[in-house]
Amino acid sequence: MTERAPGPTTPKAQLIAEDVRRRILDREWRQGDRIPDEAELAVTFGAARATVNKALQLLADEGLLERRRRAGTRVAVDPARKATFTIPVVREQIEQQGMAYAYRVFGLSQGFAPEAVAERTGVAADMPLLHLQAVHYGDGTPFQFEDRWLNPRAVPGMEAVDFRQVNANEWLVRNAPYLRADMAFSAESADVRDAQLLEIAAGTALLILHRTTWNDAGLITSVRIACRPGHVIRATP
Amino acid sequence: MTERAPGPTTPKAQLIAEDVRRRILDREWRQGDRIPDEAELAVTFGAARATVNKALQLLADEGLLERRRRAGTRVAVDPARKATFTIPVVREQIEQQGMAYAYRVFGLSQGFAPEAVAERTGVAADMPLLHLQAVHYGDGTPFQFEDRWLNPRAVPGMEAVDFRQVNANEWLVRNAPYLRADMAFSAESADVRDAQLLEIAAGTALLILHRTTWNDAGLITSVRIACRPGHVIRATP
DNA sequence: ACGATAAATATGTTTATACATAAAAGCGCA
DNA sequence: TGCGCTTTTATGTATAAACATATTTATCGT
Repeated sequence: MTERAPGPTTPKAQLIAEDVRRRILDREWRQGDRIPDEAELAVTFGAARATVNKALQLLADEGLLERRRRAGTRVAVDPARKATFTIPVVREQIEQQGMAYAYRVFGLSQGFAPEAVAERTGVAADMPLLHLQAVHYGDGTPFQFEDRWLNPRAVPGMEAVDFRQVNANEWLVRNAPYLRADMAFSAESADVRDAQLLEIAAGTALLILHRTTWNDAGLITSVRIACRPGHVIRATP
Repeated sequence: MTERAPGPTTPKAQLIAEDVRRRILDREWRQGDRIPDEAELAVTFGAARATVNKALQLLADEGLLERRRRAGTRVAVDPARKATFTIPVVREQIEQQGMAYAYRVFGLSQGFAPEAVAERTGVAADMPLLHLQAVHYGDGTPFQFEDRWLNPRAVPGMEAVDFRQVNANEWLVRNAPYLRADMAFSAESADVRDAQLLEIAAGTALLILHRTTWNDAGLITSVRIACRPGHVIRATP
């Protein structure tokens, strides 16, 4: 390996991946080019084919390489630019910034999902759901307003939980593993209720996050989160 | 989640991963529980330890399991909820919806980055950059307004490109592999310029995407993308 | 009890080998 | 030329074996 190791104990497969990445950045291998096959690279790097395979799979998962059986491995022409971000537990996010966390429920009722929610979640219109509206505060300032629909039948024990006392976000994270999830970002102008609960002027631009999760029993929860003005969500590739 | 249907040609490692996932969803193994070690699971599933290892690594990458040497594998108490999305090439995104794509440059000049951009990108204040403002249209309607700063020295050949003719987004995707990237979402009210170029009322809530890429030569480009009102960005876990 | 040290152990990684499989390349025949 | 078949080949996957490494657990000396 002709390579500066980030650490003395970096796995070989990662070193190989870094070397390949460098060659692509240096334009030794250019977009669309076919790179040497695994057997050749194994000789080049003094490694087993399995190790090279692991390294190349890594880069393919990142979108930097495209691999096809028999056809070989190519540098992606149009690298699918993937970014991942982790959905934080709100309380941790707030406390991490050194602020005091608080949570207040503004509404908790049983009812049926409005059409928009029913469509998004796929629940029947006559399925009784829990409707929860709550605000998360950092140092007394509104941080997020969440408008959530919950399906008490999806998770055993949920019916017994009092979401006035217990933070829904955290209870779900701990107790409701999901099979499928959906997430979307958008922007909306604050309506009257948003404005009131976030203590801002109506019409302010808000970052809106919609998140829905399902398990084998169907819908678990669907939530609309309105972030306080100026909030930024970061992602890393 | 790269889920394939369980079938005859599904790799064994994925079948094992699915089985483990199912056991977690069925609460056979609950949040925080330690699950059997690789050797045991190998016997259970009739596979080699390496295969079980691959399956468990997959689930750990997803955030469903937590693994530590010697300490064993546990079901994550607080599964880091990761979501990934791919940054699309705008033209493809528009054409995929069956709309006619158009691109128009509203400004192209040389200059120095304003403070906000310099701070975000880490370029020196006296580094000459290219400033490009352009709008992407779908069927004649503004789709995105991009306000972009480019570093002509980062990529050989960039100086010769006429970004009045060539779509910057696409040229970069094809010619400028990056080493590091940063991305952020936020919401802003449309200012006068946004409003004019997107042909909307000032003050409308806009979804804003900031994206910066670097390679070993430093900054490649930093762009602020203002999406047309109502635009939704979807992510999948 | 306590702290240092040694043993045990679960995961992490690499290797060699084998076979599976998709797709390109070659070939024969109309 | 074009179609269908066979061969070749690069990647995909699984396996057993071995060693590395981080921790926990056990042990011993004080």
